[in-house]
Amino acid sequence: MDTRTKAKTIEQALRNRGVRWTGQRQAIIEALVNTEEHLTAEELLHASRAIDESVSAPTVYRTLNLLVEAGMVSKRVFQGDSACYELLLGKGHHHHLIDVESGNIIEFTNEQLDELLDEFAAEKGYRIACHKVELFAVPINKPAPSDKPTAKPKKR
Amino acid sequence: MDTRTKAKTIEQALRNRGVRWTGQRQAIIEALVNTEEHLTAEELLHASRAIDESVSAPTVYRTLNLLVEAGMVSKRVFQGDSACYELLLGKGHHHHLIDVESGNIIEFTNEQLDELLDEFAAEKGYRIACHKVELFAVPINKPAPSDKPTAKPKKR
DNA sequence: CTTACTGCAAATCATTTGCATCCCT
DNA sequence: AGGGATGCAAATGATTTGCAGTAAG
Repeated sequence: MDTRTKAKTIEQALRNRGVRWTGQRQAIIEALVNTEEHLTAEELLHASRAIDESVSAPTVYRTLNLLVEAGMVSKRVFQGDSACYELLLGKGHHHHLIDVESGNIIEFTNEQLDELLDEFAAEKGYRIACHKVELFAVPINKPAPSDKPTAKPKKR
Repeated sequence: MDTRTKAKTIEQALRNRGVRWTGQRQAIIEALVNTEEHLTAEELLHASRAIDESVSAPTVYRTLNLLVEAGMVSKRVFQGDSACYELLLGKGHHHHLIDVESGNIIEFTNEQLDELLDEFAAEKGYRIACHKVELFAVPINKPAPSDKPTAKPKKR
């Protein structure tokens, strides 16, 4: 699915939910589909403004919230500060492996893993509505720099 | 390990890191070890004040941060707002199953799961430093209330 | 004694909200 | 038209920080 199609799909989905299609939303969606995964609200704001000067932060947040509610975007909150948003359109369920050294986020899927989790939950008497797996990892060439394995993107 | 021992262990660990042992920290640690998992900074503040009136919010945060840095407490940020802290002392690695209906958090371990993840990461050329698995699930008696599976503890 | 620790009040910062105006439909 | 959407400015709310006083070692 190319970016144009994605944008149109999102537009339709939102219109169907009864929201109005404005120039700002158009710009925000364009910026969103043209971006490679995982951006913060502020990054999206900048990108959107490059398309339409008039986009404001509240509108970005409001639109992002709409998208999250519509299930087209996922919101994730890491330690530290701002939330990261990710366009889900067209991608299946997946997990994240965060390269602690570079900060890169690698997406992956693993059926075996999903099955294992479903089975486990079933045993406990639950049905999984949504699950999240995050691996914080280091490349296996260098021997881990020191002792603190946990990612610490102290930004605030 | 009983709560007294836990408290002493934490005290020693922190002293070894060269921090001074104050009445407030004593109260905060006592409150912490006497609590059943997963509390917010504010909850800990209340509990601490029940022991020592003079404990203030900044001190709770400062102490909590010390504990996190020392690796004795984990901090987790869910969607929404305040972070949740969890005493790790004496418990092994574990994951969480969050009951979406009741908000209860059930801890579990699963070796098979951990192995699977380690193997997977190795294949990708990574060594896992720390991983996090969160299952948002609903009890399998009632048929899920509606359509939105994602936990929405809208508090803000 | 020295200087880390504390409480208080003020500062931060991401995100939200009130409101008057604007413009999709 | 009519009501949702927008920008602006102000509000929120968790967490942090500056500072002067206090107390641990």
